[in-house]
This record gives sequence, structure tokens and C-alpha cells, in this order.
Amino acid sequence: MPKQTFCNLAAEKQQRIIKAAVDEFAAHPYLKTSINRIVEQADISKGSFYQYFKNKKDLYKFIIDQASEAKMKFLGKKINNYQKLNFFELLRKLFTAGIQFKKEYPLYSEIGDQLLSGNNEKLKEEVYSESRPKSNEFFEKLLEKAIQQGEVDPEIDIKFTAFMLTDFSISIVNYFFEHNDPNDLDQIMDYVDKMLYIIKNGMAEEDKDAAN
Amino acid sequence: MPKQTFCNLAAEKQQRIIKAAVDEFAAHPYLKTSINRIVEQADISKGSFYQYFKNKKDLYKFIIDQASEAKMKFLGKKINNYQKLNFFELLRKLFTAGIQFKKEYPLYSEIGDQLLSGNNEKLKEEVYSESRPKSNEFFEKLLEKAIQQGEVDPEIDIKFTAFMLTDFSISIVNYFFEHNDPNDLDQIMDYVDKMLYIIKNGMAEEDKDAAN
DNA sequence: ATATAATATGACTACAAAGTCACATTATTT
DNA sequence: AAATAATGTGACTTTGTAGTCATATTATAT
Repeated sequence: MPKQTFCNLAAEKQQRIIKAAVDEFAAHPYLKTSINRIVEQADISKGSFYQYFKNKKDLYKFIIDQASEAKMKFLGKKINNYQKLNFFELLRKLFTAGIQFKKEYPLYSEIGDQLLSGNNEKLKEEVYSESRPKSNEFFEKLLEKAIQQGEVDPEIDIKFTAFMLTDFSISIVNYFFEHNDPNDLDQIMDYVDKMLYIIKNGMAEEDKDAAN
Repeated sequence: MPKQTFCNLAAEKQQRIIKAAVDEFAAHPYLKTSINRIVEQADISKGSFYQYFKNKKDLYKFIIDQASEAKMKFLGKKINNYQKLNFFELLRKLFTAGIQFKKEYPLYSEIGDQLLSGNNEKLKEEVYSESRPKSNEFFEKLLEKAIQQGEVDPEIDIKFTAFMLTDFSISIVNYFFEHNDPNDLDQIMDYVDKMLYIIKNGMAEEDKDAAN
């Protein structure tokens, strides 16, 4: 986390630094990001930087925090009535909101992806430390409740399914942006529904279903 | 691809270099791998290295090729009777074989993961160029055939489902190694079946199924 | 034995990175 | 106004990298 000196800074300067860092972390894999470029773009000296942050990782964690917070806020706003929704309606909202977040905050999403899909396991663990487990737990709880309410098949393995959904909620968004126009909301909904169809019903032809 | 000089090398020396490279590429994300360390571990001079390979990427592509070839060979051996299998039996074999491959060739798998899960898109495209599409195509064809044979629900979106399965076949293996003992074959089969259960039947409680 | 071609070498170049530090500048307090 | 504290600075150090090249060694052909 930033040092006190950073917090004392004028808001305008803070924002300049944050923006430079966001741009840099979104543009390159972590290992290729450069403090030199960040201080240049933020128009501060190298020495100053190290008076605001302990080191590169310190800044990185801070930026990741900013991004997570933004996403949580965003999701919270989009899904305010989640108590009233059933499991699959909620899933649908979550996926849709995920796509919209990426559309509205492409850089934050990019940074998240860089980390999540990155292969620097040590970094991932240090930064996220308990965030993947958190996402898993979130889905586990949703699943438990959904099973109790008779919405979800009690035969499924909860832990594995939660893992799967976490994975899904990431790769689904990426698939979407690789193959579609993010501005076409109808198309978004169409795809989300296609995904949900498989998640709900599986892909087996129903007749053959019982054969196993 | 390696230069002629590399091909002229004694097999023992070739293997020494390959082993050193495999170790290095498995241990670090591509950007952090070091030719210096590779030549040191292989006990050759830097100059020699550049007489065998054009540059770092040249070596990397070569190693990736080696790994792909090994995996194809492995899968081919494990799934020789694929013509006789139905879609879900084949999926089951594919997942199981994927887990076994990672168990028997952990370094090759690691390298594959480093690339696949890496965020260096440019590198990915240069190296794989058409390999992800290939995997997608593979599943697309399987799905088409399976639909024709009445094994798979014709309502699904083929392209999306193929993408999903590609993603799955990677993350499933990783999930497994994060949560289980790769030596317990019973447990492997148990998990693979749990996965297949969801893929086949979906997760909705059947009564609610028709409600949508 | 001599000449020629192929291969081996490691010091070297050029570069970029993270992080430091002695000093300069600006605010704050006395 | 003087003294003290807080902040700003960029040249510098250390460390690492990929790739080169003149030269040495070895194998092959004449």
C-alpha cells in the first residue's frame, strides 16, 4: 500500500500517477512494466516515486485494489435486487454485468486479466492471496442456497462447480470480446442466454441422458 | 526452427540443450527466461547457442513443438479407439488423458500452461498462430458429429461450446492438480465423471428445467 | 602434410531495468 | 526571519539481459 507521502499528495497529482500506472499495467504484462515509463508519463521524478511507494509491487497491489473496488461497486449497482432473484437469473445478471464492466472500464479489466490469466503464480498469490478462494466461496454459497431451494441439482459437486463458475465468469467475458461487438447489447444478452442454456441443461440430448 | 548446425550435433549434446531449455521455460514465464542460464546449464558457450538457434524465440518455438508433439503422441496412444466411442466417452478419455499427461510430463505441461495462460498475446499468436483455432475446430467437428448422431442437444451454439470445451480441457486439469493427488487414479476418474455429469446434464434441477 | 571448411568460444557491446542517495527545493513551525 | 521538517530530484549504481564477433579449435577434404 502507498506510503503516507502519497496520501498527502494533491488529488490531481495522485490521479496523474494512478492514470499513468493504470495505462502501463494495462499495456504490458507485469514483468515488462516499467517504473521509468510510469514516472515519465506521470511527470514525476524517480526519487519521488519511491517516496510514494515501497516498490513496483506495492504500486501494483494498490492499482489492483482500485480495480477490484471499482468492479465491486459496479456490480453492486447493477445487481441491487439480488435477494429476489433465483440462481440462474442472478448468474445471468453477473455475466451481463461482467461484460458491461469490461466495456466501461477496459483498462481495469485488462489489468485484471493480465494478473488472472498471467503465469506468474507467485505474484498472483501475493496479490490476490485470498481473492480466488473468495470468488469460489461466493459461488459455493450461492450454490448451496440454490440447492436448498430446489433450483440446482443436488447431485453436482459444489466445490468443483464453484471453481468452474469462477473460471467461466472470466472466460465467458473474454470469449465475448473476441467474437462480438461489445456495443450490441442484444447480442450480449443473446450470448449470455446461450451460455446459461448449457450451464442449466447441459449439452446431452435428453433421450440419451438417462442411458448413463 | 533450429539451424542446420544444431541438427548436426551429437544426440547427447542436443538432449543436454533441450533439457536445459525445457527446465528454464518450465520454471519461468517467457519474459523472465534467460539464455544465459540455459547455456550455463547446458554447458555450452553463448556463441555456440547462437549458431544453433536464431534467437530466443526460435528456441522457444522449437521446444513448444516438442511438447505438442509429445502430447499428441501421448493422446494418440491413450485414445486409439476413438472411432468407436460416443461423444461423452471420448470427452472422458480426453480429460483423463490430459491429467495423465501432466502427471507424466510435468515440465512439458508447465511450458504449455505458461504459454496458454500467459498474457503475452503477441507471443501466443506467433507461436501458436493457429493452434487455438485448431483446438476449437477439433471440438466443433466433434460436436457436429455428435449432434448428427443424436448425442448432443442441437440447441447448443457450436462455436461457443467448442470454445468452452477448449477452455475446460485446460482448466479442468489445473483444478485437478490444485485439489487432488494426481497419483490416485480412482480419484481422477471420480472427478472426471463429476465434470462430465455437469457438462451432460447441466446443473438445473430437472423440474425447474422446463419452466424457462 | 596442407588447406579448407565447420564449429566453439567468451569477452564485449548496447541496452534497459529497479532501486538509491546526496543534495535541492519547498512548507511548516518556532 | 531562522530553523526545522517534509518533499522533490535525477545522476548513479548494480544487475540483468540478448545478441555479436574476432579469434581459437577441431574435423574434413585434398
